[in-house]
Amino acid sequence: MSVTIKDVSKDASVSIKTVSRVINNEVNVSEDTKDRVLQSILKLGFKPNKNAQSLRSKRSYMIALLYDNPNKHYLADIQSGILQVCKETGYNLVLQECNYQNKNLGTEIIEFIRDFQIDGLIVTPPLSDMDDLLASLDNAKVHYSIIAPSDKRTSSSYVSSNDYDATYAMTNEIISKGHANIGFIKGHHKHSASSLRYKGFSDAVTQKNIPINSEWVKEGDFSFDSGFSAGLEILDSPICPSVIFASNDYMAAGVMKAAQMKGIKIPSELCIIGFDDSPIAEQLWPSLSTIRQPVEEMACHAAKILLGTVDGLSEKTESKEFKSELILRESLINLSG
Amino acid sequence: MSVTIKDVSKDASVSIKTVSRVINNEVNVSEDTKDRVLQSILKLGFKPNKNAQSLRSKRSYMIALLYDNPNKHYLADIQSGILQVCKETGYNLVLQECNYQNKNLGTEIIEFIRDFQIDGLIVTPPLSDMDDLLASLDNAKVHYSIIAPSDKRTSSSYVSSNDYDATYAMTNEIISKGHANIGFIKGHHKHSASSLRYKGFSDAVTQKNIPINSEWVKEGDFSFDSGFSAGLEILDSPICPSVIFASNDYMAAGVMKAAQMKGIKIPSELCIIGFDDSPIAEQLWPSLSTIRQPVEEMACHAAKILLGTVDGLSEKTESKEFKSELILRESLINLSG
DNA sequence: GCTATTGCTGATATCGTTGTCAAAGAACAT
DNA sequence: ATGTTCTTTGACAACGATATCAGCAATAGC
Repeated sequence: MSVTIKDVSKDASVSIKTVSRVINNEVNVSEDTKDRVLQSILKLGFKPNKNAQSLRSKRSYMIALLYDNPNKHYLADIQSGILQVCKETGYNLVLQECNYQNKNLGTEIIEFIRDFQIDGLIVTPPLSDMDDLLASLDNAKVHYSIIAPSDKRTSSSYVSSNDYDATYAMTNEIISKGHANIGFIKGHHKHSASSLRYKGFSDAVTQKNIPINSEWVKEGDFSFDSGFSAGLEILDSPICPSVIFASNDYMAAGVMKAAQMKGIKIPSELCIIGFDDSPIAEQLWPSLSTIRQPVEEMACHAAKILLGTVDGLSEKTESKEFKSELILRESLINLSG
Repeated sequence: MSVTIKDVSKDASVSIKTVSRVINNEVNVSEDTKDRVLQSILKLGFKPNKNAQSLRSKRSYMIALLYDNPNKHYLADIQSGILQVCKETGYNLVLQECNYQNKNLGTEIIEFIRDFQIDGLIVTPPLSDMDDLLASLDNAKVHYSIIAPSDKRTSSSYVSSNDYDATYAMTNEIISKGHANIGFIKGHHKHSASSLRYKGFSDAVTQKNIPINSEWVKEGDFSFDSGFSAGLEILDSPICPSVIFASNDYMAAGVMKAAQMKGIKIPSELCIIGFDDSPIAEQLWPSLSTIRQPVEEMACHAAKILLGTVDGLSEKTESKEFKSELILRESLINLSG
């Protein structure tokens, strides 16, 4: 069958404990024996049995991704980021889809962790916005790192994006192109990113003494459909804005469809801005100006942070805030006339 | 600490073996003792330790998803389908991203399975098209079920879509609307779906005695960009087709952008058809006529099949072919004039 | 009435690791 | 020479389940 620690110990003429010491990089093993053991391991192709390790050491070498996010591209980027780190470190990723409205979420997750001895969690928005959830995780002494907008730094291990700065900068870009009539579509109110993105926008216009027309500000839920209906409403106003800034690309795509159905020409009659730089941003015509956050990189970093706290072997990694990047495409032009 | 089988056995005044029998639904336990044990389990909140079970029984209660697919929506749908089944059965899903060009793929996967004692695999296209990979899995007696187009039934456990029937039916739909000048963009040649989709198209037109204009047939790779350039090429022809049928929605979106950039009106001057019914199909304007495959349902079924072969407890599930559905939207209209 | 079969149960070994603890020898201090 | 500490090592228990096999009734067969 498969090679066990026992076989290695025989081959290297040491006790199984010593082999275990070598595997786990423990101190107080002489260079000599260590080499001999490593040679035997290589020679026999020994790989420690993860289940036996887990059983005895109460570690599973598995981390879980907690998510409740309809945005599949976002999720996919998060996953690839984490998987990169997992591959390097020999950990495995388990998916755990959650429902943020579930009252027992905290309890269920803790149970899940106990069940499978999950070593740590990566928590993504909007779950990372739920303070009570994070509190129960803290309480149960669960290791986790969160990916969240920048106001969520209650936790010691976080990776954050600066959504406020991003919309603030983009709004200034819009204003610099001569626009003063700007609509805005907010995201789902349960996401802390929504209010940050709106605040970045409203601070920027206010500082330039541009009034906010409340008819042009709508609340969506990050879905295409909500953007579409918000777009229709705004474009039904007696006076239309020259720009609509949506809190994500899907809603921006909805606005674009609404405008096109009404025969409004983009970008000459209406400019549209999104957020996230989803693939669709480039695929629409005209292509969407938007904001890119390095999601995959952020996930990668979150995984490193987590493994740094979980695993004595991995090196410690610091929490970090990532910068966003403005992506200017066809859908935003200088105000004509 | 946590409750073990020993605690239950004490509480129910039986041996640990009997508790184990009850947990595993073995025969030859009297109703009486079974009830008593179940009561104790409930009372103490006992949950078997997965690692101990795995260690002893060589089963991990984990299945892995093998994928190498750039289409994130597809992947996300597959994942949710599998996760549904996992949730019901107490299994867990581990992700394994592969590179289909990797020469050692088979070996690496088998090693991964041994390492983590993975109970079974779900293999998705294009990996499910790699006969040598499937052969090595068979050889290593790995349990797996595949999701694949309908010509891949070498394996005993499969879930298939009928890509041929789907494009055949859609092509007839196009022809019935009066079109005779039809362009086609093939998918990535490594996907068996590509040739099936093309064959469905070409058989349908040939049967109606409509010639295929080779200038209007291009090969893409399922990406937006490849659709965009194929679209540009076709639309540069001296005579343009009245319909372009792309092998997936991303390429169709590329064609749409190409047409719009050239000022060609959709659908009045050019109809566009996609495949997959990705979210983008509905979000484009005009919205895309396409073909929907019940991907999530298929994944769900694939997971059931797999667990049926892996797990004595789960009921056996049969391989199945799923039907596709034509989705007719704005981008296809009757040929005017 | 005696043996064979069947149904139910438990003692104990086992899976492949890590943890505990003690022992042996080297190094150093007294 | 003796005691103390440090380094290196191994014997054996333990993690929490399942597997083996034997035992003991109860029933069936002759």
